[in-house]
Amino acid sequence: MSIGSNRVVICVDLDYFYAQSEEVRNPSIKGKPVVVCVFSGRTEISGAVSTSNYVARRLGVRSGMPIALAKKTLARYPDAVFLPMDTDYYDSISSNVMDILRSKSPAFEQSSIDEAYLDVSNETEGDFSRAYELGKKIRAEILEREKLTCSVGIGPNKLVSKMAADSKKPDGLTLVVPGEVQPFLNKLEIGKLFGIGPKTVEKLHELGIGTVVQLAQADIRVLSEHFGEKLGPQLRDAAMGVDDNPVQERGVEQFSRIVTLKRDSNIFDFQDVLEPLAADLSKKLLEYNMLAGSIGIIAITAELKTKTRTRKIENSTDSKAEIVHVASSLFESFFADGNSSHGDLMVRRIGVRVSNLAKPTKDKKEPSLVDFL
DNA sequence: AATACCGGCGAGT
DNA sequence: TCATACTCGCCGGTATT
Repeated sequence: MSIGSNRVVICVDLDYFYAQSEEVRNPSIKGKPVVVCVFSGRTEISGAVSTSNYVARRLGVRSGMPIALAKKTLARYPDAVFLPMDTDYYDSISSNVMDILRSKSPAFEQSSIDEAYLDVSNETEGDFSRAYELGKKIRAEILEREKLTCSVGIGPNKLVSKMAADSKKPDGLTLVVPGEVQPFLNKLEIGKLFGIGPKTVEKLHELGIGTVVQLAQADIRVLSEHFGEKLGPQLRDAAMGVDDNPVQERGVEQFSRIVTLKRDSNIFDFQDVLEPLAADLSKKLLEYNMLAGSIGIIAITAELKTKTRTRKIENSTDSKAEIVHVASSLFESFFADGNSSHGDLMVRRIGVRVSNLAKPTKDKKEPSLVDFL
């Protein structure tokens, strides 16, 4: 049975996951700077760094950095390794690790490809030292079975366990018992709090809030006024380590596929670009046995601004043809009214999104096997 | 007045 | 200098009921 509301939550975060996976596949690159890249195909080296190992990080390579800049940064290191993303490979390793974690507690939540939470309140009978031992065991098992290191955090909820895991990386194991939550958080920079990024740090500073202590004591009405009825209180909760969200799998809400165009365009062959995107999304819907109730497009302009258009459709669908059709129509009107006011609307990246996902009802609706390759 | 929908934004991996 | 591919959640505006 559950132990009242005193929970014990473990957060497991695989270290520099893509790059470490590459090291597992090819151990000879260990010790060299390893940079996993998303090559956009515009030029030989255009694109961004997805992640890198700690050797590369120490030399200044960061996630999101242009590949060209990473190359420059590592110019003096001829042994540096630049690899393209291999998502299928990372997916399969991730799924092995998640199977290990799932076996530790029925209260399991995968929050990303390389992160998961476990509510082990029952397994440990609310005892944090037992959770610590379990954390050791989990780390040992992932290392033995997949040759991967991870960082583990343990706390009274997801929020604290996550920040505990973040506090010692890579290969860390951090325990924050309830009585230590506030002292633990108080030592952090405000921008290290989960959910508080650069923009929020900036806004908080304008309000005279620069530390975790100040945020924890801030007037909730002031926060709500400036950040909204939900985000305001949430910010203060983050500073106090308060989080009541249960550890449980959340259903998928949307899928999207996006690509970078060879060059910025305001006119392109819709069919050509949209087809493969829609095909992937259709396949994914089939895979998950879901139907999309809304279809949308994403356009990232030459100025790197994101624009979206969404349309709710009458009958939920997983059909590639319908996704292409609706996306085409949305792009047409997007370019039509986007251009009317001022100048050309140049687009750099385009994407398609399906959302409003639902499991198909057992109504007789002809399955679109036609779309299955 | 409440709910639905949409587009923008911020954050995270 | 260049600047990926996703996913999720919230906000405010507007439309619908």
